[in-house]
Amino acid sequence: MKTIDPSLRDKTKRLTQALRDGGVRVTRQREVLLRILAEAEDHPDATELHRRARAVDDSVSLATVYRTLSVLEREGVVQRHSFESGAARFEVADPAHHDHIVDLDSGEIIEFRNDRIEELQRQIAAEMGYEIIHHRMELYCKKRA
Amino acid sequence: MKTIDPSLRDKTKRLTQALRDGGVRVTRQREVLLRILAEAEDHPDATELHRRARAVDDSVSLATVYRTLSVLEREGVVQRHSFESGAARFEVADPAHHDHIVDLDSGEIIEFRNDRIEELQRQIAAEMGYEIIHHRMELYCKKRA
DNA sequence: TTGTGTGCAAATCTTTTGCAGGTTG
DNA sequence: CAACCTGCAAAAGATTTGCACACAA
Repeated sequence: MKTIDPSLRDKTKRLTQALRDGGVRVTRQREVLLRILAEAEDHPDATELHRRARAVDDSVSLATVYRTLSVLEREGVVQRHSFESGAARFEVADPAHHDHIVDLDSGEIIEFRNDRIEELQRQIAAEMGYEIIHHRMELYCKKRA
Repeated sequence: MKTIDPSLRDKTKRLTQALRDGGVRVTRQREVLLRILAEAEDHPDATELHRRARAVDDSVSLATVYRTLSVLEREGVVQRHSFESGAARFEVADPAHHDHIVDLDSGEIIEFRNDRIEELQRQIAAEMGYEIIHHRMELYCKKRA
């Protein structure tokens, strides 16, 4: 049987509150999606989120999934990733930015963070007269023999 | 009037040769596309390349542009970039890898390279048991006030 | 109540593909 | 000549949108 993870409940609550604070209505469909996003440990795309959402409430439409994801992105609750191929994938926004390693064989996505690189990036942009609004770095890798 | 840039002719020739070496036929349409890619100083998408190609030879179809770009990518002649939104953009493959700064206001794309970051990336991947096959790094920026 | 949100289906946009005919090597 | 390419149009995949109805605040 499945135990309820209390930290998961908190996480969902925090996301819900972020929406209310943004003056956005928290509908039944959005609650479902927030919960699913909160408990996701991978980087699902819209279709996959739709599949998971319907398992909880089969009235959720794919259009709503897309519309909700746009709202959540605008509210800073989720992050959209466009990897090299296929549909966009989503994850709950991490207050501490991180980058991704994509395992080319398994498709698995691994998160990492390196402050040295972050700092170098800022330096490079600054030297060219720019300020970084956001950035992405993806390492497409294979396991070493 | 327009002068013919000799280095441009050489560049086109080099690309054409790369195709022949790969056992790929160099058709009229492919020649046109290679020349357009060689003289491009920006990062055009397939539709834009199609527009430019038709200005030279209006029989070139969009399907051929896409098919040719796939061949050129496979032959290592061009690189495909999927930036955050919109269609894929292409540029002649740079033997020395580089990354991109995307100016969020103008849409302009600026290239840069930093060996220190490249090295750190390799280290990070190695620590996690991975070998980098290829990677991408994009800094989405605004000009500093 | 009232402005938002939703489901459905159709539209859009990008990219791919089947097929019949054309061209390169 | 044979294998490879091309144009055209249709298909496919992802995402957006118009509309009439439903619902959160």
